[in-house]
Amino acid sequence: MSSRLQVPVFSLRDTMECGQFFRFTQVGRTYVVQTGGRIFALWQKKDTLYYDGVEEEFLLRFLRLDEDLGAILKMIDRDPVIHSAIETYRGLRLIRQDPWECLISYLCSSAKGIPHIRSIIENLCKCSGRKVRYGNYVGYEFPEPVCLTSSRQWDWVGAGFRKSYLVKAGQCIEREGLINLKNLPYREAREALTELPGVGKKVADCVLLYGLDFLEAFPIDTWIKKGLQKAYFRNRQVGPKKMEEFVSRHFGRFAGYAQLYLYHYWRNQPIR
DNA sequence: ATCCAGGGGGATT
DNA sequence: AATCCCCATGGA
Repeated sequence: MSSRLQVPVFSLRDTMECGQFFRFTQVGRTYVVQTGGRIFALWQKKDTLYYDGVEEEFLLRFLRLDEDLGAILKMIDRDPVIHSAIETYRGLRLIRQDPWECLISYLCSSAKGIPHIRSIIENLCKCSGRKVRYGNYVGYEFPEPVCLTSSRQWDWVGAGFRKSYLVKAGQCIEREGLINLKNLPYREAREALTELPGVGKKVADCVLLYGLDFLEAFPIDTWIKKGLQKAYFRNRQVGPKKMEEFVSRHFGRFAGYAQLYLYHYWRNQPIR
């Protein structure tokens, strides 16, 4: 029934639960994962990843198992703080998300906790009206852009003031245009994304890092900001510009991985 | 640069 | 049950 894969530097648990990705449900030791119109199951024992309902080819890309994480971690391991985060969570990987799904997810994320983000996204998926099943578990496909523009009842979605962002994104964006941002330099792709209402630097960087393969993107939210201040700036106030310059210079072209590790690390052992 | 509305769930009391 | 807290964005 299920297939298996050897995964040397990989932690399914940390990869799922670090807050980068929202569409999964934990059922015992199994994660039922949804993305786009897919629904499949993953579980891990030691260095073996078991999967069901998905092709290996997709999974390798989705979980970035085609990437030499060990080599990347060596490159970002620049100081005792990041070193400790890497030691604690080695195997945490970026998930390569669908760009459109990623944009909508992070538009929903502004000033929200993870449970509510998940609930908004699930409600949006119900708008697509297309059911998917894995065993007893029933979900819905992620809606296409045009699906969000039509006049519908938005109240029950619970998106609040993000509603207008979502409608606008549905009107402006086609998958093609979003994917083409990959061909631009990081700065330009970021400029283009922040043209959209509701997309500031933080949300743009999330879309660039999680959806568009810009591994130098380093999303700075309040957790990261507090942590960076404490760890690298002796608790001094420091402007967003200086902070961006620092992480870019300090961590280099794989800064996004550093952000992933630091975020997970600081969220799980609060900054004093 | 700085301040703050705005929205709804979670934590706290 | 009531109140406080949280927070990315955007506009003043």
